Amino acid sequence: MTQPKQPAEQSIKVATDAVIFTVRRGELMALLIQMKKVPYTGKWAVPGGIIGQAETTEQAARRILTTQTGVSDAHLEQLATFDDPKRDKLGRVISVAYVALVASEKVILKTTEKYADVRWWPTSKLPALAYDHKDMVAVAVDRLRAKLEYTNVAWSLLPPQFTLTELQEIYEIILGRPVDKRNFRRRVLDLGIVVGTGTKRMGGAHRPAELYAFKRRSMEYIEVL
Amino acid sequence: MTQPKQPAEQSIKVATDAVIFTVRRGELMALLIQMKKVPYTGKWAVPGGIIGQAETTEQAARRILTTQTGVSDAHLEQLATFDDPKRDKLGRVISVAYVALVASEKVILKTTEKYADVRWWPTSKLPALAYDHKDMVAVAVDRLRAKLEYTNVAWSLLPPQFTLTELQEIYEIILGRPVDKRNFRRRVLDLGIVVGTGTKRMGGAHRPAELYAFKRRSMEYIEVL
DNA sequence: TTACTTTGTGTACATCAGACACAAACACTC
DNA sequence: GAGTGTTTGTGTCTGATGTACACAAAGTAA
Repeated sequence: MTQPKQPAEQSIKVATDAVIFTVRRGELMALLIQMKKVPYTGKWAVPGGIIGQAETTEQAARRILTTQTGVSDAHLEQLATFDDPKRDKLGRVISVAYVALVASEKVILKTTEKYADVRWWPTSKLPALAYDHKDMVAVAVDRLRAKLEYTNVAWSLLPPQFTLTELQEIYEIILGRPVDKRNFRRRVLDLGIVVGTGTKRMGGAHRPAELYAFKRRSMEYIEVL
Repeated sequence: MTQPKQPAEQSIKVATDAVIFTVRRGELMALLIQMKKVPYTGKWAVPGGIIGQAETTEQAARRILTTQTGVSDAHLEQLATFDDPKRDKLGRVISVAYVALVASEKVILKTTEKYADVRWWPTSKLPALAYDHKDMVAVAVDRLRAKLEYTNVAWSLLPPQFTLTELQEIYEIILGRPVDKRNFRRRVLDLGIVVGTGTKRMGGAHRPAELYAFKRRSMEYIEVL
C-alpha cells in the first residue's frame, strides 16, 4: 500500500534504463551511449532517462528503444529496479531497468547531440560503465540466458525468416556453449516452436538451407534446451 | 543512464510493498492490512509505504516485514515494479514490490493504530484489494511457484527442524498438486537439499518421524521438482 | 495384545537427453 | 560437364532420468 509511514517528503527521481541486446558478428552485443554531461563525461552507459510525469516506465523504455534503434516491434520486459542511494552522484535516482532484444538487421542506429557516441559493444568486452550499469548489464545477460532456455524469445533476435543454423548460432553465442545440431533441430521442430516455410535460401557455394519461421512471435514458455 | 530526456520536473513518489507469504492450516496465506485512510477506508491491501530519503527499497521492505510480523530472518526478494500512473488515486506513486516468505511458527502479528486490522488471508479467497494489489499478489504467487520448483526457498517457510512430510506438504499446497512421497524423498535427499538430524519427533499415536534440516538456509538454485 | 495411524522404503517401465557420421545439394573452377 | 569445396539435413543407440506403485515398521491408545 502506499500511504506514508515515514515523514518523507521525497525528492527521489525515477528513471528508466534499457539494456538493448542484439546478436551480430558472432557476438552478443549491448547498445551503449557515450555521455557528455559532467561528471560522467566520456563514460559509457546504458541508454535511459528520467520518466515523464504521465508516462509509465515501460512506455519510456520503448521510447528510448525506438529513439536509439528505430525498432518498434522488439521484445521488451522489465528487468529489475536499481535503487542504491549512491548510484548517481548527482542525487537520488532510482532506475527501473528493462531488457530489449532486437534483430540486428532492423537496427538503424541513431545518435543525438546529447551523446558523444552510440555503438554496439560485445558483452564480453565492455568499457568502463557509469552508475551501476555494469551490474545492470550483468543481470540482464543472466536473465537473457535463462529466458532463452525456457521460452521462445529468440524470435526477437531474428528476422521473420531464418535458417535453423542461424537459430542455432543465436543459442550458441548467448549460452556460450556448443549445441548439437541434430538434437537441436529435433527439439525445436518437435516442440513446434518453428515451422518450415518451404522456401530455400540459395546463394552460397553449398547446399541451400530451408527457411523457417517462428510459429508465434510473442513470448511463450517452453523448455527449449 | 539517468540524465533527463524530458523536461520533467517530477513529483513521483516511490513506495515499497511487501507480499508476505506463509503456509498455515493447509493453505498458502498472504498477510494483508485493512486501511483506515480515505479514500481506501475499509479496503484490504498489501503492507507497504513510502520509502525514506536515504533508504533502499529493500531496507524499507525488511522494515515493513519486521514491523508487521516480528520476523527478521526471512527470505526477501525483489518482485517487480508497478507504475501505472492511475494505480493510486491520490497521486503518482510507483511501487517496488517484494516477496517475503516466513515460517508460520515465528510470526507474531503486530497491528498499529494506522490500520483497522491485520490478518492472514488464504490466497485462494482474497478480499477486494486496493490499488493494483490483486495483480501484485498474483504475480507474487507465480514467482513463488516457480522458485519453489528450482530453488531451495522452502527453507524460509519451515522451522529449523521439520519432517519430510511437512516439507512435502509445503510443496503440495503451493504447487496445488499432489507429489509422490517416495520420489519426493529420494529427490531432496539425493540432491542434498536436506539432511537427517538423527532425532525423531515422537508424540502422535503412530510411528515417529525423523527430523530433517536444510543443508543451507540461503538461496540455492537446484531443480527440485 | 490388538487396533489404529503415519512413517519409511525399492523396483520396473517409460521417457528423455546426449553422443555420433555421412550422403545430398548447390556454386565455382577448370 | 566433371570434379572439388562447403554447408545442409537426417536416424539410431545408449545411458540417465522421471514416474508409477504397495506394504512392512514403529509408535500410541484402548
